[in-house]
Amino acid sequence: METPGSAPQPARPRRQRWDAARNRERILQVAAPAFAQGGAGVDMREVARLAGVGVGTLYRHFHTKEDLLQAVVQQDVAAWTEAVTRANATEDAWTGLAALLEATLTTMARHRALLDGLAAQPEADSAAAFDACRDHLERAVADLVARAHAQGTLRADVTPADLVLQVMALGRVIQLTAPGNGRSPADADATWRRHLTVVLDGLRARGGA
Amino acid sequence: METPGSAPQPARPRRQRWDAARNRERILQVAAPAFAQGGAGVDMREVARLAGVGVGTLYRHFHTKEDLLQAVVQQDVAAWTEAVTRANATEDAWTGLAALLEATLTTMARHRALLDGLAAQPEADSAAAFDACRDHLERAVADLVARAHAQGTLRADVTPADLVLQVMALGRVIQLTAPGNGRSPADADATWRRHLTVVLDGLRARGGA
Amino acid sequence: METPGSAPQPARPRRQRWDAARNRERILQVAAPAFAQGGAGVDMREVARLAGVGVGTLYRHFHTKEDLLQAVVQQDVAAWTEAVTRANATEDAWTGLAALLEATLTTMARHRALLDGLAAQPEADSAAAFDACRDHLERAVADLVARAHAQGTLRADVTPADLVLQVMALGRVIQLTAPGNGRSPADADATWRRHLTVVLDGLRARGGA
Amino acid sequence: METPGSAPQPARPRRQRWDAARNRERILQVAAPAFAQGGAGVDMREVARLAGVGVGTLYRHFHTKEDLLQAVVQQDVAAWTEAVTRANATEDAWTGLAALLEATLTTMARHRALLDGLAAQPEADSAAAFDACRDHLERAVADLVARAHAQGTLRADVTPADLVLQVMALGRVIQLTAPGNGRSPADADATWRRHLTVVLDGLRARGGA
DNA sequence: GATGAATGAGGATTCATTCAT
DNA sequence: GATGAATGAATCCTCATTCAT
Repeated sequence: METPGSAPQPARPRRQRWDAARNRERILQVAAPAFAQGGAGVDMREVARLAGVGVGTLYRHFHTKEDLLQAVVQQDVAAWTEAVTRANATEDAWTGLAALLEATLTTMARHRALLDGLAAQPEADSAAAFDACRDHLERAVADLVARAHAQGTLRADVTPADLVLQVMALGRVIQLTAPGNGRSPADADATWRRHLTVVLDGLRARGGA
Repeated sequence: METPGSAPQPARPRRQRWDAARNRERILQVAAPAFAQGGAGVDMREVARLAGVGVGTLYRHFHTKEDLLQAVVQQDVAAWTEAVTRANATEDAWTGLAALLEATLTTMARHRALLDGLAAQPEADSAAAFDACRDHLERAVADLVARAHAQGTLRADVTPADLVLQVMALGRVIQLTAPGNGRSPADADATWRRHLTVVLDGLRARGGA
Repeated sequence: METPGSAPQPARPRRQRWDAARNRERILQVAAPAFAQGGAGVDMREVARLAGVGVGTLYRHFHTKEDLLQAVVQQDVAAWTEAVTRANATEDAWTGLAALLEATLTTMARHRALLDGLAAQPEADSAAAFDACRDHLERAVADLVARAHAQGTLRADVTPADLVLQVMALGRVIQLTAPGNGRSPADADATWRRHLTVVLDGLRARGGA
Repeated sequence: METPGSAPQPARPRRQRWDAARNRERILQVAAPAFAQGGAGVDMREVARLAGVGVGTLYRHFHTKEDLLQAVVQQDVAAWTEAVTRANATEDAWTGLAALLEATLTTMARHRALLDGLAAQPEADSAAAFDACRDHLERAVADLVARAHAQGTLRADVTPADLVLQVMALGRVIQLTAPGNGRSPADADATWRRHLTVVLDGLRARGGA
């Protein structure tokens, strides 16, 4: 029904089978900002509409809303984990750590602070799964923290869990200063970076102290 | 608002007034932790039940759920404002500021991080009202920040808005480490205090800088 | 807003509180024939509409569809239980038994064979509750059956459970011959009574056998 | 059903035909018990899965769910019709009739009482088609009933329609006592046979009456 | 003023059916 | 012809809000 021509066609006619995987991507891509903006209360119909698919398709890919939320979180966790790996490869643990935080927050800012959005309801059904993510992250930064402690660059009383919490706290700053609330993107960016500087300064081991 | 008349009233109207005020208090008292725990999704019926009143009474005092949420926020804002007043009376702005943050967070920890819970949906209908609160708070700390800057104890690039944001960010830490998630109250307390120390250290003007 | 006149008013204005109980009745009354006719698949909205209430009210009285179905069954079970009591008071067990079956089926015919409708899905979630009903009924007729056996009027191999099954089987006849399928009410009535006669004849202990 | 031709065919078209027929059989075979167990509410996807085909294939063979239901009913009607033919060949109409009922119920017990399951919703869209089946069956037993009446072995007031109803009523007994509900297969079998005996006894013309 | 029953729009989820591959 | 992904109407249930008592 379609002669494989050499010219790049308008893409429409050859839809469907290969699109299945594409749809999953599309859904995740729209779901992340949607949940970040509207919270977990966003209508599944709206998510489907944003992704340009029917609700049925949405539910084929994610059995429940909870599943979709989980998947979106996983996405950000993956990003963070990757960043941690990069950080671990850095000689100076403190430099790695600072870069890690910066990279993570940049991602969150771009992704509309998803992790943040989810963490907002620690009592939800997803609590267990979410805790698992947190544990995973904590283990991932444990080495980095240990090295920084050994190198004497990180406050002695800071734990891996603290770092994860700090990221989430800064995520909140990103969320609250999101451009669109009357703030320019540049302002928003400058604000969370300023906060990050403050926090990093606080995290740094004091010479004399 | 009512001059105690000299005539011996039938006692009825007075009593009603008193009950009504009582109910309003009760509702606010139970609503704060309820929203903090369950998010804005808590059922109004549940709030009414917790307060020991009927839904009708709840709605007599707060016309919409939004109104109730606002009132609950106002409560915390009031607490914060009061703390700001005390801080302003302090000679050394930095000391006042540190005490202010500590007091505010203690209140939030006790109130289950209500402000925090609400800030989670900056896109909600309450956005305007919420922004108003923020503005109010920012103005309230403006003097304190100015004095600290003048006294050279606070980082030059920190704005009043930043302080409010920091409080909210730390509120998130409180929320995420809430006792009950498998953490002891003492742990929870220690955690946010540690974070506060870090942040205060970061906020402090560096000698050389 | 309403002067308590002496004349019987059109009933409309003084609705509500006392109506609460009334509504439950109304719902049960319309639900029975609705389920009998349309099976368990009937839309709850339709039931509500038939009862002249909103869905909310329906759900206030019956937490789930399952609950409503149960309640409807209980209704018929109650009718049957009452009939059993009357039958137990009869001197001649056989006469009582015959009257019991006749009375029960008359009720079922009037109620549009509800019990029948429900029994159609023995695998449904309500299985446990339904089995409980059946057990209850079986115990209820046990005495009657024992007496009939002792008086030599009932086939020796017939058990209480058999009687319950027979009623359900005849309920199916009632259902299949329901007036409206092109049959007159008189026809429908005559048909199940004919079947009852046949069955009673079959249940009667044969002189020689 | 297919004479092996002498010419060396391309094998393709033939094969397809065979597969198609095979699929139709498979679908009917799994659909019958599926509907009997789960009622008409069974998911088409589930039927397809049980048959080991895709939904598309299912829909190629049966345009709508209704069609599939009809086809399943036809299957049982065919079985019954065949049994009627055998019964008609019997000299003594009563013997034939008794054998007919027994054979029919045995089939139903084996097929998980499909007819029964379907008859449960006489108001469904399939009403017309179902009535047609019933008419067909009634005509089929009409001769047998007439002969039995003439031979004085069947109650005078029993009609062909009554026999069909009795079969369905007994089908209900089979369904309600289905093994698996905590009953052994032997028990289930014994129960419906006991009921059949009772009914046959009731159907038999009384000598004196 | 207080109460809680009633309301119904709205949201999550299922499932018959279509259609590109 | 077979497949199974996509679709969206339909269904159960929740919950903010109103209003008769």
